[in-house]
Amino acid sequence: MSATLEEVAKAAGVSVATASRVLTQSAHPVRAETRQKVLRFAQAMDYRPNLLARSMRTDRTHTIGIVADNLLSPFTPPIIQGIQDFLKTIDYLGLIVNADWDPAIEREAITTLLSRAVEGIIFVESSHLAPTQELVESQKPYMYAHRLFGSSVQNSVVPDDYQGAQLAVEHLIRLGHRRIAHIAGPRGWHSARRRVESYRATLLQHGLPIDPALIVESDWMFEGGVTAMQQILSQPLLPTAIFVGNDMMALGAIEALRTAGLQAPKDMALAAYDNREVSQILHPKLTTVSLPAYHMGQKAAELIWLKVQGEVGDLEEVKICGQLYIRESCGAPPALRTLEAVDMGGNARHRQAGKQPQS
Amino acid sequence: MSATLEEVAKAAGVSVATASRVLTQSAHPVRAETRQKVLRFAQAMDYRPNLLARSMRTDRTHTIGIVADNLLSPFTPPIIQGIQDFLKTIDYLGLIVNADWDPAIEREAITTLLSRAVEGIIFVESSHLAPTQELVESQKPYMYAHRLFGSSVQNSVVPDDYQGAQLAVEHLIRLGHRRIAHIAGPRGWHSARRRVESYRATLLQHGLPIDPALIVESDWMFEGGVTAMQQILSQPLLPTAIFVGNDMMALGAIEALRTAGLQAPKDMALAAYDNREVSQILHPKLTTVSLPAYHMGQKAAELIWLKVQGEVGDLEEVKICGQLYIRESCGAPPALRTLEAVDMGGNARHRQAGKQPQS
DNA sequence: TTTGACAAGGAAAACGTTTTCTTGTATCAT
DNA sequence: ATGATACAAGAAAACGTTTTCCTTGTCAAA
Repeated sequence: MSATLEEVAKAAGVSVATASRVLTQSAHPVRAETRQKVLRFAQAMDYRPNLLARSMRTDRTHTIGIVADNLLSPFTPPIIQGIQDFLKTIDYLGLIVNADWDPAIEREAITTLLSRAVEGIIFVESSHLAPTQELVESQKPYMYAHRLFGSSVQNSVVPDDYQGAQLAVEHLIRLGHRRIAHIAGPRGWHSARRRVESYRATLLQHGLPIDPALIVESDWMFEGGVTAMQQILSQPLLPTAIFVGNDMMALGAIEALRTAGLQAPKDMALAAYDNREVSQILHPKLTTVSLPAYHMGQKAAELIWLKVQGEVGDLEEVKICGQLYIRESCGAPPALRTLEAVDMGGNARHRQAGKQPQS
Repeated sequence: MSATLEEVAKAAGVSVATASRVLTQSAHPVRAETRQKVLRFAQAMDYRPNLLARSMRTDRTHTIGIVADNLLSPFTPPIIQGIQDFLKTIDYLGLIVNADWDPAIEREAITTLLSRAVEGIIFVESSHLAPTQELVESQKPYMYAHRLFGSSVQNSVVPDDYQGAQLAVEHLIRLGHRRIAHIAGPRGWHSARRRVESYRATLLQHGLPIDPALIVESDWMFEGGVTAMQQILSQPLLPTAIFVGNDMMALGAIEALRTAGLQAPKDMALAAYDNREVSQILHPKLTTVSLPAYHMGQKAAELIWLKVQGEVGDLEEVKICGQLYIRESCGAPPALRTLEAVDMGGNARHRQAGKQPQS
């Protein structure tokens, strides 16, 4: 629709070659006078380069492919947003295609992106373990943002689950807790394993014992959190705090506490992981370590940009640590509380609290 | 990387013209024999058409632009997912660019998309009121998916707030409630106004009186829901049910009930709107009308597809109605409950319930 | 003077398709 | 036999750039 380069060149009385040179700021010398002339006409005629034509000639599309299983997963949108925001700074666009958790569709997605001549591909929360043959043959760079399964892998950006969990557990310890439980995610998940490891290590590091009865594995879900907490509440000696592997299970845990007549943080301090939106809304607002989805996206984009420019080859796994957001779900243990509090509640009452229904 | 059309043609011993014709399934006649030959070589040589070259020639990019303010908004991802899923069925891709709630950036986004030669643009939850001059000059079709402000507008797909609210309110009436409150969204929002209107009309339609003291305007947020509910609880004669304008405020309302020593649905039935993910998780699970984000996206994509094909011009506003998801937050009013229940609780106790702290 | 280097710009190739135009050949009704 | 028609395929233009390769002119160094 807008003027073509040839038209601009003709109007300015120069060849398309020179017109192109000034408009692309080529290194080829052009007299200042002619440059001005071209610029003037280009502006006046509202010239916009035809990106398709340019791409065909230069073999650069200024486009990065993004394959994501589904935009409905909770962390996928923020990761993609991070990617997009970085790409914008370098005048690139992301082209998103879904894989729907299906390896066959994912292969197809790669084909689609490659045929659109993307300059690289970022896999968001992909569950596959290796790039397809087609992708490696294409020689194009790729990155994984938030790889979920498998162990450490090249070219991926992942959360620093180890350090994140440590943040949470140390916060509980700092508050004075000595008996701290843990509800873990499914052991098939990389993140779940790292968080448990970190929980154990941090306890040990502070000279605290590890009670296997206080570690229960669950499924990341609300209901799973409920039953896990019920299991913990059946212990003869209750913990005073708990580190829950994610926010959803933490919400379930709180629910279980409530139906058992207990409250967080009064009766049990609770720290979680993920910093989902709900954790900032419901009462008690969750003290939780963020899963830095947005930053992971940004980082993945930044790294693939380096690769696209050929400034770097395969990369080791990059870990990004979240922050601890301290909100309402943690408090000091009862013993310490009585020392600092003016009034004293009947805290001892809960030490053996069974499943008594809410009054 | 993969073979070019010329190479395939040469290998098959035909001209590029015929090769192109068989590969694009052109209407131009080709002998079955030569067709087979070309097909064989194309497959053997792993031919993939260069989409850029094709687009340049045909002026069709098989790409629809999507401008969305931010992927972090709750409904944007499902809308986009709906768009993408439809586009996939017609072998199109969506190119997403963010506008960050800034009209200037949105204009820029349109420019970007147009220079990428998208065949149409879908605005997702855009807050602007009219397409830019550049867009109308481009003659390209556009659609709005979930337009938030302003009144009815051409070429937009919006939720059917009126009918949706009716679904919720009639559900409450059907359960036997006669005194039903409403917490509304900010009156600046189209949806908020439509839901209130519908609430009123539905009440009237069933011969129920409208008590202005039972309608309180809030801000869509959790905290707003808390204070709105507190205001309602200060009424001398409490309602037995409430229709809350969205899930977030409903959660707040439940919280307010709880701190007042009341429970939903036992003491007050509660129906909401949006069907956000949390509404299916927390207890009581919300009975709520869905905001059909995904379907709206699908519909918008379907309509722009019609426009791209030139089969249709400007369209009147299209409304999509959500469903009522009946879960746990509604029950019959106390009066009716005593009739059907075997045991009778002290329901009368709550009729004048003030703000007594939880025992 | 000659030579060479360099500035400035134009002509044309190239990117990989699709499509128009043209040509040749077989088929068919006259 | 002859013109008309349809079929099959090739040559080449076109899409809008960028970039290579040339050409010309100018100026400084030899």
